[in-house]
Amino acid sequence: MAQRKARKGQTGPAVTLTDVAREARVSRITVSRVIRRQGPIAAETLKRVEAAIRKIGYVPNRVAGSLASAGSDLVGVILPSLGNIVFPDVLNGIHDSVAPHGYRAMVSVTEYSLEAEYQAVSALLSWRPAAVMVTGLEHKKETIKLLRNCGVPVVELMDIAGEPIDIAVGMSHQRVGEETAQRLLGAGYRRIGLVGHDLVRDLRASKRRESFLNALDEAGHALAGEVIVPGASSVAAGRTGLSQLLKLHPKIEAVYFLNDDMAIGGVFHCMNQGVRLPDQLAIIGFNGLDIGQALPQPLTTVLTRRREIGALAGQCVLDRLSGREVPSITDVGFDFIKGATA
Amino acid sequence: MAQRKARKGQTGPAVTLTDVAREARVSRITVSRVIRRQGPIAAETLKRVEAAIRKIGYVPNRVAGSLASAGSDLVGVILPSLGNIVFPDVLNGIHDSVAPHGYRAMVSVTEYSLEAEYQAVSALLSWRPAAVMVTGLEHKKETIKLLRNCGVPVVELMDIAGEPIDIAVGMSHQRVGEETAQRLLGAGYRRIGLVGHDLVRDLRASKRRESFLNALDEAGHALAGEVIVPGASSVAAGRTGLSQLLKLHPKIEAVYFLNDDMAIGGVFHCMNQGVRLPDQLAIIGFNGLDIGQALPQPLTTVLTRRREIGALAGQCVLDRLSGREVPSITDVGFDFIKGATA
DNA sequence: TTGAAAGCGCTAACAT
DNA sequence: ATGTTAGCGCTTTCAA
Repeated sequence: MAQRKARKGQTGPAVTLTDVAREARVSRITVSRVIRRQGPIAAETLKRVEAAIRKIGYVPNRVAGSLASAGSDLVGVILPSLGNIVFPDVLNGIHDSVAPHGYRAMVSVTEYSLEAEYQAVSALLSWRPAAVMVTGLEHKKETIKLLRNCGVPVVELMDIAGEPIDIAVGMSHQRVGEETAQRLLGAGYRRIGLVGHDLVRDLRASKRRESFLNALDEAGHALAGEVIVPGASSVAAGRTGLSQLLKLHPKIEAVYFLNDDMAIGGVFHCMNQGVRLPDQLAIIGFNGLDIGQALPQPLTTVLTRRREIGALAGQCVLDRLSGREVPSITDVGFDFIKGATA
Repeated sequence: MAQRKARKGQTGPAVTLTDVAREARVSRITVSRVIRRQGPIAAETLKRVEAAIRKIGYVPNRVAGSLASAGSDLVGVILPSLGNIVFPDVLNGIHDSVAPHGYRAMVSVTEYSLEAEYQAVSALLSWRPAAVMVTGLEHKKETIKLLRNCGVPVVELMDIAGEPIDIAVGMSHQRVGEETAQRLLGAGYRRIGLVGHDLVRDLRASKRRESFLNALDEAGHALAGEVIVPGASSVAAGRTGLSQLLKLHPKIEAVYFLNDDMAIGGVFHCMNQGVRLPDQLAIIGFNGLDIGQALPQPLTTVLTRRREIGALAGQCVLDRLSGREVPSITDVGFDFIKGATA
């Protein structure tokens, strides 16, 4: 991991503050002040120092700076996946809110493994970030311990139904499941099926399913059929999922897809088989992806404010770092999109 | 940016190596060796140190470690956008290849601005990363200067048609445009249109367009019509783009969409308007997104190996850091997918 | 197998 | 407005 030497030895010993100071005929601390635009500097000195920096091509060393000042501009973000536009959307929101204030995101991906999450949190904390964001409220005991003791703001993203470690920004997946069931029942559908994916790993999808089933149950109805496709959710998975479901339970009237990727696949299956939506079959999804709304028949689904979750999470961190009070739970809510498929 | 103090002052002064050393009754350097699993350690000592670490909840400080060893495990990755699954795919490939070797990605997003790219590169280099990855071969002069002098491996992602700063991993967008034109002409289409987006910012899309037009030209044909939608590409943009194009030039036989997002929107437009694909109109896209292949009629398009670009970029970095030779250009190529829309 | 001494490059705190 | 001094927490010699 030694990396001082260059590709072809073009780079000599690293250029440091000291070199700039020598070149500009000032002390090192003066250069430091110029770089950080902090404290009073004479216009004349400023010019000399900046010229020196440019002349010798100095790039400040934040590793040293952070060590000296016991602070960094890093915001650690740990996401379950990047294979679905949902989390990039959140990341985008985070980036847009914190980057203007000089913070940068350091991203790790867990592929929905809580063990990988623990590893990522450890590694991240060793960089002494200014804040940490993780996804969801479920973590390993060890992870929670690390996060509780790390001394910086911790945001849990996406979900709010539980006890946050510090700050939670998201929505209640329980309520989504519940209300989705109520919508379908309210619209008169009775023979209702469900297509889902890897529930062991995607814990929030699992919460939606649970509360959906409970709500059906409480209304005196049982699920007419269910297909859980193995692995990650995808359009293709939704297509085959629905195909299987209809084969097993041909009389189903409506299907809840645990997310839009799969729901869109379901819509494609129907197009292909000439199943008319929503007359012959109703489809409802979750997320409100753009593409679902651009379908010939826009998808009926639940709009989640993903970018907003990221942006608010960033704002919470900024507020907390400025000493302001931050609510421990921020519910961004969700909205039903009355599309044309249910 | 001071962050030593905790939310409610629960955290005392940071736990350091020294604390572990005291607890385990060894010297600090011994603890350091245990943490890095480097150098010889007696089994007995190892056990004591690890127990001490766990007991007092020590989290190593890589900021200090990196400063002392002049090396970090950070790989800086600068991407134009996360709003499209293409770049998350690349990032995924990078992550999967470097993470097992202990490197972590530090991501910045530029929204296709070369000035933002310059800022991101500066900020990144100040963290003394082990390697840097940027997107494309076009950069500001200042950015190139920084990257040339930074002394660590630099990978330019996605494009290979040009002079790399150090290492380029990608494909020739020129050839994509050319061959796309040849395909359409070879299939007998003559009245050919194009739907594109923000060409000033997405320079690779612009290259595809240029070479597409050139190839038509060389074959003695002119573009029958073109719509450049403002802003970012999206499914919705492709839908309206095609709608406009057909209004202006109703007799068009085939349309080249500069990427799949827009092409899928085009397909949706046709579904909606009852335009039969590919008889009445042919559509060809670019990227080979999963969703395009899950459409009732799979999209005819060009498969790009995005994940592979990321994975190979990571491998190049690993190789270079181990002192192995690395080719300055790696062409991952591309493949036509013969779908059902052209 | 373990340790002591000497920094890495920067900034906080206190002069001047 | 600028400088001096003393570290930040770790790793790299070199020595035992």
